[in-house]
Amino acid sequence: MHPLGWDSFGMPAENAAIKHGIHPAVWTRANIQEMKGQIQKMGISYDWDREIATFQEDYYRWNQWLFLKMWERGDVFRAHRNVNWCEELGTVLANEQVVDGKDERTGFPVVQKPMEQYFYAISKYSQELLDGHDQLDWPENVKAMQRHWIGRSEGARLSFDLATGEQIQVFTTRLDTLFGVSFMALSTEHPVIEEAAKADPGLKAFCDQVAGMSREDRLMSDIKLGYRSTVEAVHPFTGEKVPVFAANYVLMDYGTGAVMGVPAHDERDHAFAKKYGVSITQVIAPVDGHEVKAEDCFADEGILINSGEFTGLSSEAAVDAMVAKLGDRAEKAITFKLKDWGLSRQRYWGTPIPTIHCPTCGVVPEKAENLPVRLPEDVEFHGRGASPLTTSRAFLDCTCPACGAAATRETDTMDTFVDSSWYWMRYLDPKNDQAPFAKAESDAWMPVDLYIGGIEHATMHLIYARYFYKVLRDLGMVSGDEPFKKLICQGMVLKDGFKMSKSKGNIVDPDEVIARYGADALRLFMIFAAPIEKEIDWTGFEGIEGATRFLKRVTRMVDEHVVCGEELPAKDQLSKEEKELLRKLHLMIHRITDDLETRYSFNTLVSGLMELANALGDLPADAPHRGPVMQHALSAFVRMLSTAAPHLAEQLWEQLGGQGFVMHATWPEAQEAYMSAEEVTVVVQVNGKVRGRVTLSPSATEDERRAAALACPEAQAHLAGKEIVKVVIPPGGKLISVVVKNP
RNA sequence: GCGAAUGUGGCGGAAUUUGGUAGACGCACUGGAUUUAGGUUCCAGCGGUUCACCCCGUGCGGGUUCGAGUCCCGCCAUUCGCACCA
Repeated sequence: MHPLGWDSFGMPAENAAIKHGIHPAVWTRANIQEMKGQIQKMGISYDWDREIATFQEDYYRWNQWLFLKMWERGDVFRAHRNVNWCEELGTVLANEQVVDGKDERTGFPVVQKPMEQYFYAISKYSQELLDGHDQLDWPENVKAMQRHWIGRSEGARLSFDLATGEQIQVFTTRLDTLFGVSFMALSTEHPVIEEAAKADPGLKAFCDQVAGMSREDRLMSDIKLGYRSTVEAVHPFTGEKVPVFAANYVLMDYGTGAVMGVPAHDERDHAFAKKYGVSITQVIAPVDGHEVKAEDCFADEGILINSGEFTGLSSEAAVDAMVAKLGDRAEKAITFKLKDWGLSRQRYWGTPIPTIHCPTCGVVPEKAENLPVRLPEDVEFHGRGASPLTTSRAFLDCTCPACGAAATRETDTMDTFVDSSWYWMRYLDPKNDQAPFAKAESDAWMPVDLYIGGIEHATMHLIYARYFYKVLRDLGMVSGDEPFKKLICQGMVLKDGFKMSKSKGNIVDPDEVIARYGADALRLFMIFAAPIEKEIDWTGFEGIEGATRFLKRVTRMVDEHVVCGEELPAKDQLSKEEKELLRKLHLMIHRITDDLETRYSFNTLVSGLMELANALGDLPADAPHRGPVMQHALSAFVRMLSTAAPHLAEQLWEQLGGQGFVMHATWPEAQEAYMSAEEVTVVVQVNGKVRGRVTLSPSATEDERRAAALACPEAQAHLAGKEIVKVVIPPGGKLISVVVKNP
């Protein structure tokens, strides 16, 4: 199965609509039509019966259906999270639309504002997403990126008492440094800080300042900012008072939003303590005993010092001992960086989230039988303000599915990553109007054998896709754990070192290239230029001209060949050159088949075809059985050529008298009988250097090989007068290595 | 800073699994043939060198081995990803 679909919701269509006043649906349909035309001209063998488009209601209704299923299972929740809010535009912006804290287009200021949104609870699957990598034949760098993204870290959770009787919980990977705690750093959004700010105008101002910083500024700035609150915590072992700071470097959405500050053994805490004059206490000494200056930071594990009864323990042993001693106050814990997936978008061009706001029942899911919640197309675009859904009465007005009272429809739409998180399942059953897909189809086809996509999808899309598959499994809809067995990340085609883009004007129009050179030459060049996962820099037309030359030569070869229906004579009747050609042919069938089916090495597949064409051209014109030998070889050659140059291959196949379409013809089979040779050239090495060659029968014995090597005339100069230490004859029969030394 | 990958002719790149003839195939270039000429096509050459021989050569330095582009150790460089994750 080789399907294609159109991931067609999202910002490009909406932006085009705002900019040019075209409706996103019109723009989207026009684009799909154009791209489909180009793909068809290239002769790519997609199965158009399975074509899908995510903006159509027969697709997105199943996004909604899955949302409801996940809602039932408790995989959906609502929570507040900051968004990029632009007051002047009255809308939310994506991260990439915000530059220097301003809207990229209008320059209006953008601030962080908490907004209630829908989330998929992907973090429940953190551990499983990590473990699943073992069964995946994926590039190592992609797995590494995902591991990073999921970000598992082992440590402990621990509570500090406050003077007020409340507690602050922290997560730390270095519980062994507990005696070095000289301050606490809390996120400005931490409840304890928010509470303290009510009575402390200075703290309030600090928190507002940090909140006003754009996400970018916050991440980019190396400067540690803090504000000492009036709150103090109590050290669980020493009972000492520890100051509590609000700090910009502590993130509310990781761990507990609070950090125990250990300046002597953590770089960040160290920088912060220096700036705010907090004391630095060393509690870990290096294992190798080297001296650490009192003012320096030592972040490795080691041996505990200045740590009361724990002094002398190793870092590892100290963690266990402390957890035991702290009792209810501490426990070992694992934290992940992976955050729950916020899927709300305050935009128009996406799948409407199928919920309803009822004045009495609150947020209620729509009933499954009322799906789809249609995205209305008769709305106005003015390029400002909120999504048109918020002003469309026809869309908004509805009744509550729970109590039947008048209610309002949700106006948020789904992140387009939802669309792309299960689309490949829809290919299996694209016309199904009872379910997203039938289990029988899934069991018959899944998992996907080969998934090809850009490296830019290494984290987001490929994690969401794996997550959805696990949810589908838990819903009983699929049987496996992982959707994509093998992954290849395809390289891009660049122009002059840059990604092609219309705005930069560095575009090579495929239609033009096809008009000039043909689709076959373009395909051949593109797959030959580099391995599939590498980028190709399109510097000029020399490469494609080379491909054209090859295709012309092949065409000429078939034109000049007189079609021959004669049987191929028995091998022993063929001339030496004929046997040699057939040997090359069958060896090459073997190699090309391997390149195609197991190695996915298409550039060497093409070079193999070229080598084979060279060999065909070398057969003497007066070879005694030229007709049947060429017929046999060309027939196999053209069938293999059809993978790279399908259009020309069809024509040549017909010229050769082939039945039906070459696409449907059986793949040539590499026959052992033709691969063997009566004589092979064997390399003679002396002390590892190639010194000569001898011709031997493949069945020559070890003794015969040894004798031939020692008698090799070119090697004599390096053998004469030397003591023969040994003769190595490795398996494979292609080489004999003689080891000598001066007597 | 952390993580991953990659370093092979003028260029894109080959060298499969388990160490065994480095530079396949193509581009560019050079010379020749055909042609009034250009283009096309065909033939030959094309890592370096003191150029039949020998020697050197897969980022650098070591090591293992009869033999290393491939394996091990230590560097260097480039690219990509993540980046205050406690």
